[in-house]
Amino acid sequence: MTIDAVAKESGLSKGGVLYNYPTKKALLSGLLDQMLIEHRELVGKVSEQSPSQTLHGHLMTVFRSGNLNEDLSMAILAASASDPRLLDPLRDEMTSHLEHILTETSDPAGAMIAVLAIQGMRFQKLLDLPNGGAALREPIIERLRKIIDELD
Amino acid sequence: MTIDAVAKESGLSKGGVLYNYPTKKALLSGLLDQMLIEHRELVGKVSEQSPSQTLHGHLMTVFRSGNLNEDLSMAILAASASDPRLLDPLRDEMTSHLEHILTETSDPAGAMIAVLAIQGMRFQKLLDLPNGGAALREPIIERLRKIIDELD
DNA sequence: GAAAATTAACCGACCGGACGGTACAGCCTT
DNA sequence: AAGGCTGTACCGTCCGGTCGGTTAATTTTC
Repeated sequence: MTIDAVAKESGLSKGGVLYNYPTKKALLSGLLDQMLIEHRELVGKVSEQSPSQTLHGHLMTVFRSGNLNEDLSMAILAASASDPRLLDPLRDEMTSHLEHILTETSDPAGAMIAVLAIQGMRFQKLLDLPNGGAALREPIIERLRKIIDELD
Repeated sequence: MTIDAVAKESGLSKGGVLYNYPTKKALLSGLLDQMLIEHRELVGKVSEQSPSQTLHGHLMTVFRSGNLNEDLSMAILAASASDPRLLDPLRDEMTSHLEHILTETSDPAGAMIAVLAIQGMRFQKLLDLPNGGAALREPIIERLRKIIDELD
């Protein structure tokens, strides 16, 4: 994504955007921060939740998050190819979530598999990878729920 | 990455690269094809395998992917942000694998979760996302193996 | 309290470098 | 001779970033 495109979409001029974010890196970083804040609200306060509650939150957000953010996600993903540190805030967030989940659960390996499956679903959606068909959607969610419920 | 970079890395000149691949799109597409071929060799012939055999193959390739170039994967991922159809060959490959797995297994939902977890691991590695620590590595693989073995 | 000065927020024309692609004159192997 | 490649030079476009305004608010000065 170009700065011009962001400017147009935000109703500002290019100069205005660059006034608020001095470089494009800063701009993308800011947009990622915004996404993380929104995501945090959807998942809830992890520190007050059991692993299963947190994972249920993550599972739901995969389906609730409309296609609004997908272009932005792809843009950030693309940018991270040339600047890996751009994803550091995301990594930090994930690390703390993961740490919390793994210390609270009775089955770390099982929890990790649930985390990985949810991660897989995120990228499946983002990249429009094959998903096994709509008929499998509910059974998969149901099964994942069952796995998650056994983790506390 | 740039055509110049590919030329330098491949030992060809820029002219030589553009002689073989007339456009950059064609170049990236060709590189993806090459990766898919290598990957196919690692996984084995899906059509002759049971779902669990195929999934074991996929699981192993995730860890052997030192062979597969991560920078190239990121470059293709980045390029797919502006040209989603670039990933079509990958999607086709995955679709046929998935179809084969789902029609042969006795537990489609379970198989799908295994597929998703493996996919999650791929991106975890590719993007250097948190993985729960080295101590969890083996237990996770072991658990995934167990899940996969129950799918036939 | 009006005029003047300063600051904040923003605009948009412009610049320069990067990069995809072209053109073409050779060179080397078959 | 021909196909495959090298090397160089070049073109056009795209895009990040700069910079000199402009406008409105806020503060300072008299």
